[in-house]
Amino acid sequence: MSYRLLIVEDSPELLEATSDFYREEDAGLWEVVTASDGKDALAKVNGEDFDLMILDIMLPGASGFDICKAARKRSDCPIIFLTALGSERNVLKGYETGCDDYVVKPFSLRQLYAKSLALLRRAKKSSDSEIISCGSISLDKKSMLVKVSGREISINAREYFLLVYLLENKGSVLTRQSILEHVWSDDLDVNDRVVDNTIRRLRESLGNASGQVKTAIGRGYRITEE
Amino acid sequence: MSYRLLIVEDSPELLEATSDFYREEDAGLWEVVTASDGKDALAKVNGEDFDLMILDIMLPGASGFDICKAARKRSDCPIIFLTALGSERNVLKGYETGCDDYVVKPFSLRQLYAKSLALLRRAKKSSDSEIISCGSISLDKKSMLVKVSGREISINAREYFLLVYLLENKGSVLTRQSILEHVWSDDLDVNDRVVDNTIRRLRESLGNASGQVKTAIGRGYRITEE
DNA sequence: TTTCGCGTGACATACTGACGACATACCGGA
DNA sequence: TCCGGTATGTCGTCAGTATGTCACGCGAAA
Repeated sequence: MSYRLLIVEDSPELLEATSDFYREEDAGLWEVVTASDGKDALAKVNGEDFDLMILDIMLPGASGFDICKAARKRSDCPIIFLTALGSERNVLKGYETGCDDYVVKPFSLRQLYAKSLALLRRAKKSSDSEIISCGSISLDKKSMLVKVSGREISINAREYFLLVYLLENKGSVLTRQSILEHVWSDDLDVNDRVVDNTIRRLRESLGNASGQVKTAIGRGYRITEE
Repeated sequence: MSYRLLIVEDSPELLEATSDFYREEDAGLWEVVTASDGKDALAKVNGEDFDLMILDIMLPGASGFDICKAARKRSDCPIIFLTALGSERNVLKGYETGCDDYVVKPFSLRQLYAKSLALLRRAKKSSDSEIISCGSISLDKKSMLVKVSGREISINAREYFLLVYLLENKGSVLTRQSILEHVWSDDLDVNDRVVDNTIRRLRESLGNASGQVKTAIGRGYRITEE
């Protein structure tokens, strides 16, 4: 799987150097899209989705600020300004516009790259990705497989969906009622003892990690990091 | 509601300037905790929870890298390194350690502040929480979790609902009668000494913050900021 | 000083959740 | 279609916890 990166920069040399760097650094990790003027950039921002944007500010056609604002209307993807305009006023304006970081030229490509990965990690975490993990448990919604300490475990359907619900609300106490509504949504006409029992079976399936499923007596259940 | 910030820095002047800036910028938004050596910092990182950390690297006792690693074991709160060590090698090492950003001294407080807000926005859980806080107590109605000084405490059902009622009427004196009606609404046929006892147990659970639950002799109870 | 209200420890009891056992429902293969 | 095995729902019991009650004594108010 790869990340879509938009780089907007009007200097052809810099644009090429940067995009080459991303393309080559972790081969195949990045799918780089470029634009070198404001108009083109706006069209791309409005027409496609990206996982990260790196924007110059001074551009023919529209400023990087305009592009950032336009992007924020559609998506919450991380945005880095990359510009020669290093005055405090401009930097603060950049942050007000909703960017995630502001890098002043000249800069180090390696550092920019490291920063991008850090931002990406941060952004992915908040949006719901396909893999949810918590402590030693990790669950892949795509393949519907669950691993504990990296080792695959077998789990049945009801337990699986219960685990998904717990993980999607990691840390929170979930009442039996809400668990029933989410996990037994098809058939609400059941005794709420099934929650106890399914929790128990889930704990058995989780083996070592069973302790991560905590009981909040009188309130419900929750899953924690440890 | 406020964010808990940890600043670790061994220069007293810089530490003070920075923490003052955060305390004053959006009054009440930040609850600033400081440390000036590695040992103290590690103790705080392991003992409390924060929403943001700003770490110097060169410190007596332990390096900022060590602190960052220790912090990452417990939480994924945003971390900014703030240091004079601007060499590429150090910057990259910082990112490897799992920080979110790396700021080289000298720096602009305003810019650091703007960066902090951007990071915080990015890190804020997508899950909409519903937090009521008062003094060092904070309670999230969505996740049904209670924290004192950022650290989660365990609390049982009755105490929890009593605390919710107190917090929702923070500052006001609540009579036993009204407490009974709200917290024991299912079973009003109880001795009103249960309120005393539940208040007592709640105070025990609150630990340090127990003093915030005040008795209004002859009238009832209330919760205050301190 | 007296009185009343509250904090507190101890205790009895109600309740909750864990668990084993069993009954059904569901599903895949013959 | 039948058959066996697995998944899932239900029930009763038990242990542990939470919670209500009481009695006593302190300390604040009058």
